[in-house]
Amino acid sequence: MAHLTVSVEYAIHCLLWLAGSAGAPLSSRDLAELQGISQSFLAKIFPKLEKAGIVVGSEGVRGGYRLARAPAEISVLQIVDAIEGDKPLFDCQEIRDRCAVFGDAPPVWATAGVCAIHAVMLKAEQAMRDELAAHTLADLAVTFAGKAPPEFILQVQDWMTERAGARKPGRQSKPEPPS
Amino acid sequence: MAHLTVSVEYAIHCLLWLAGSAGAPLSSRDLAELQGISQSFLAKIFPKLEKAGIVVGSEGVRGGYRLARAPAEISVLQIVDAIEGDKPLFDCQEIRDRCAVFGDAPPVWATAGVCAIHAVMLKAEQAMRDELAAHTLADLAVTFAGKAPPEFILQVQDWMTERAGARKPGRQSKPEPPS
DNA sequence: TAAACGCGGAGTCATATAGTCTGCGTTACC
DNA sequence: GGTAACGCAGACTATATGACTCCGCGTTTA
Ligand code: FES
Ligand code: FES
Repeated sequence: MAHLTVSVEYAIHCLLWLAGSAGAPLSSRDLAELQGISQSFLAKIFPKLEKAGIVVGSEGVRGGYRLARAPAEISVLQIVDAIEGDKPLFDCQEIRDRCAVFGDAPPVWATAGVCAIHAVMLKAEQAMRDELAAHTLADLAVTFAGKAPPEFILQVQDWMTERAGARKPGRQSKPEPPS
Repeated sequence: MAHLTVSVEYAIHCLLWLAGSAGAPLSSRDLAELQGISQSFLAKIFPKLEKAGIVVGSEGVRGGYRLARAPAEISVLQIVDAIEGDKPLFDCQEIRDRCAVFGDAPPVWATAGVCAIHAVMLKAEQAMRDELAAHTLADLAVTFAGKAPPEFILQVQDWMTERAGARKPGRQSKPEPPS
């Protein structure tokens, strides 16, 4: 949990779409284009969420990702941990036992337990984690639903189905060779 | 406050020495050697603490740094802010208004206020900052004094005075040309 | 006057982030 | 049964930042 990167922002926004998708799998490429972010990069994020057991992927042409459990059972902390790994907020270098008066053999009282400074940092990190654990995807979904007008949901659904249906006619890489 | 770097660890450990020094200025080079860390690097840290008003520096041959106020008036948060600057834990890229269904003109309801995800991160950061603000240098000094035996304090004082006195005779860069 | 200080800027080296570009195996649909 | 849409994995690049180092200047004290 060193620094919350953009991957976390991408991941949570995507998971909110999945939460609103009612179990229907959404492809990572569609999610990327819908939100105007990089397809390649988002494709590197979802495997992390899958390994953490937050989403399940289905292969094949109509595949994609869906939530592995109810949104109320997915906390923000779980998502952050899945993306960032277990990097601590503060990594102590144990400089306390490098004191010059110790010479080469620091006494036991100097190295016993955690350094008091380190302990403060651990408490701060824990406070942050507690706050992240207190919010779930369901909470966020409610807030989002309160802001967006109902017509917006329909527009997005239209966009998704149109995009899914558009794969049959033309619509490969190049959108339209003009005239 | 992106990621708590080693500079923070160095800074707080040094400030604890200053807190125990009873107003006598200590040079950054002595503090570095006492703790077995880089002199050059520590010399880049102290100006930040000085600009933040945590410590005051005195120039000249017997100069050094001392605390600008009582240890009980210096919180860990102030030190961290002095070192790390105001980098946020999470920097929102505002991807919410890049949604494809908006086209080029995102509606006002989409961009009003803070994103719900961002809000959670801000609360988490605030929880961390509150925890850091709840601890002062004085608290840490008490914990340290409780661990170290009284003789250790004297040993360090001896080390400091010996080091200050040793500048007159030999003792330049090379410690001793052997025999 | 020289050595011990603080102060500031430039430069180095390693790592991490953000992002790209392949290719491979699977699956649905015509 | 072929093709295109999927997930999945790995190699690759570029930029930023962290952790230093080096050098030189102004000040002060012995
Ligand atoms: S030794 Fe790492 S914080 Fe004290
Ligand atoms: S737009 Fe940045 S967190 Fe939602």
